[in-house]
Amino acid sequence: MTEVPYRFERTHQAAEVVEGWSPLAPGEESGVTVGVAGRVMLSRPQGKLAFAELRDASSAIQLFALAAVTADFDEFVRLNLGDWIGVRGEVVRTKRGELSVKVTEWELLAEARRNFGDKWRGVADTETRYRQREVDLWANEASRALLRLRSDVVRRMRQRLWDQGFVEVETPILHPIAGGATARPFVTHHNTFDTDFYLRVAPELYLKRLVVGGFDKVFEIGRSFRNEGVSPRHNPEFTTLELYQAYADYTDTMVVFEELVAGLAADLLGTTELTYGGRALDLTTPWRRATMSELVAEATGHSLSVRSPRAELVQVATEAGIEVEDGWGPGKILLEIYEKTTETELWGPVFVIDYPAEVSPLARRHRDGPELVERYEPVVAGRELGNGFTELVDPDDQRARFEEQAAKHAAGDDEESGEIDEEYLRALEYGLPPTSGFGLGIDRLLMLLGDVSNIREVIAFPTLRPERGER
RNA sequence: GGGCCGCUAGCUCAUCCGGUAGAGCAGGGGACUUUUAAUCCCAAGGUGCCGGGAUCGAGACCCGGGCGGCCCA
Repeated sequence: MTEVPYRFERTHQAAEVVEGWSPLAPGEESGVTVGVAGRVMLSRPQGKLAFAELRDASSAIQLFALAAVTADFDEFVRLNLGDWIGVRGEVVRTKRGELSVKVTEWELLAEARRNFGDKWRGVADTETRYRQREVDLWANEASRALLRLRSDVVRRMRQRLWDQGFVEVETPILHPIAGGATARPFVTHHNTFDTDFYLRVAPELYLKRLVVGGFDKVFEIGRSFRNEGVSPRHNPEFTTLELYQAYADYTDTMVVFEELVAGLAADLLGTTELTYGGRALDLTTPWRRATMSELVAEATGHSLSVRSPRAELVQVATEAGIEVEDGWGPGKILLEIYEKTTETELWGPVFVIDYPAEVSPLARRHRDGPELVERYEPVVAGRELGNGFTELVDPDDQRARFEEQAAKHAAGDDEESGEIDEEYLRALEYGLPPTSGFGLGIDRLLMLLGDVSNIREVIAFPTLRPERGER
């Protein structure tokens, strides 16, 4: 085994050298010695001198080695692409004008026993890129940029919310009942309690219990898990922001939502006028608000609502290619029509508002009528970016909604929870003040800001079917 | 779950109508005192994703399977 050092005294990142000595003229020597470290990405040995490109997390810098001044010159020339080295030397600019570190001493920090792909074309195979992200990141700048963008988005999101007086909290991921969203959960087992837990499908219910507990502006950024199919827009584990604000209704949190998203775009891209997939996307606030019924009418020409005759709803649904099931009420049918005919065509941004109560068990009934709820989904580029509502605060109505879900579960709908969350109902009985909240899909947001069409691009290690053995 | 596409050297890709696989880069050896994907010379490198079938002969055709991508559900 090659013996490598335990540490290296780095004095500068590559970017600091590039910025710090930009005025240096061709052929000029700075007289300053620096220590830099990173991976050797290119090598151009040329007899008694050699050039190499050293890349670190910040940037890249050329190394210039001379047999006359560089220690262990013969070994330096034999370095392989991908090897990590630490270098000490003077900052100079070569005759041909390339800013360089003229290597006097260097150490091998880690040997690359596998190579990092074609030095010009990188790694193109998508499977390799997702399975071996460590290789992809060295080979492809675009992949590095997306993960940096992710870090920046989350950092600035937190800062904006802290600045608005929201308290960041963490709630359980192991749930005795999978609540807060309609989705199939992952199941796991606790040995000493000898009981099953579900990985959370949403943090919603615990966050609202914190509002009951007196935290009137809270948010959580974290992972949720849904045991469902994967697609370019769905990863089984995904990251959301969920936020709740007391004394507010859905009109208030829509403003919080759009200002947050537009603000992040302005912070990180310098503009709210984006291009996504080659098409203009203007996130400038305020975003349009339109009811589901209005939008379905625009898309299909059919004026429908949850009060439309069932026969009419069924007819339109059938024409759209939807197989209507017996258990579906008018709200479910309308939602299916909306999702099939309207949502994917919406470029937005638009807040789709006023959903059927039937498909929204945690939202408060609309002040204009009980068959609707005060709920919104912000839709951008044909996809939901989140989901928010005026929260249901009445424990009796909440119990009735849970019982409806349980009835559907008993009738065979395994996406619905079959259990009544008594803990949550008990919390509501202590009194949840008027509250509104939303969830925002951070992976989806990253897709928009990063202009990529596959969610896996914005996740460091997306979920893949496990490999069998070493390749 | 269905349809289509892909899987060939470490990486990126070729291989025509079925005749036993080739290039660039990387890796190895050599030359070279200002390169910019350096250049030049030499040698080496293959479970053609896996399994089966038809054929004198398959990387290629047929069937089954695996993994991935896109579209649909």
